[in-house]
Amino acid sequence: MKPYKTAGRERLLEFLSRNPDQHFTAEEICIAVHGATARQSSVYRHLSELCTRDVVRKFRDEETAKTRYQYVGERCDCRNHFHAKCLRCGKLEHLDCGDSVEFAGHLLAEHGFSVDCGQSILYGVCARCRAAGGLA
Amino acid sequence: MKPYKTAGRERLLEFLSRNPDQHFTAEEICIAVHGATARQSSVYRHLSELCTRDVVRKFRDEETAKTRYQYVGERCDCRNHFHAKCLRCGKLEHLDCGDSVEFAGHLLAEHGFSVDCGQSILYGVCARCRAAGGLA
DNA sequence: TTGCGTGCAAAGGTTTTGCATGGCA
DNA sequence: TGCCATGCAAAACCTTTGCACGCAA
Repeated sequence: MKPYKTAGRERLLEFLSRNPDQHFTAEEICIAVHGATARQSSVYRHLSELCTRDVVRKFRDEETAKTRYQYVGERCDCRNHFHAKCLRCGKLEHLDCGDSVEFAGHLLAEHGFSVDCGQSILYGVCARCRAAGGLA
Repeated sequence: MKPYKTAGRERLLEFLSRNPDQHFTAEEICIAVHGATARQSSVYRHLSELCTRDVVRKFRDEETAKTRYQYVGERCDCRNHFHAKCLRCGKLEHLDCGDSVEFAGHLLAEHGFSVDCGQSILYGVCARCRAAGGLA
């Protein structure tokens, strides 16, 4: 089942890839791609397909009990580094640095815990939001 | 609104606190505390109240699209260390060690990212499951 | 022409809420 | 006596699915 190149699919992918630092609810994506709340089914279908390809990632927003989707793209092998997600602006940083690897090694050596970086997300406040918003 | 000491509430709390290494769905808790699937509303009400007190934590199980609840208790200040959750058995480890603090410091110094340890969960496979299950 | 994509509506499943009753303090 | 807890049912909510039609290849 190879995906066809259709207008709806293109618009969705273009919208998400143009905002890789942000995450959106299904509803927001519907509105952005079309102009309405309707036509959800196609959007959901695209999103789940893109998630299985690891082009898009799902995040759970416990505040609103909604799933949020974010573009990740083919750029990286996300299984080998941690991710830091900003609780204020939603920005996702790929911590592709040595210390990630080192910390993962520590977890394995000291705690016997084999961490799956790809699924492990560190939540906090990013540099820009700290500068802008005060505290934390 | 201080909670009364009622039989239902006591049973729920006792069940969860007796199994701090495990996580349960609302349905499982209903069955364990009562003998049926019914009486959900009280269970949900207790759980959300306990979550706001940080006695219990919620986890999202993407596989089943259900929320799972796990006892954390008053024992610790979970804001100051990371948590490692086993994807196989559900065990939650509190990584209350120096390296957690060190890694958090690195994130702040090198990436400007102020991590909220309490919300950051590292997923992987724990020592026991690695020994038992092979791979990973 | 084949078969995936789309849209609408309806279903599915979990969680929340309203309301009357019961129990703790 | 006052207020919270409980149970049931219904609602709310997000997400998935069925089906007929449309469109890409």
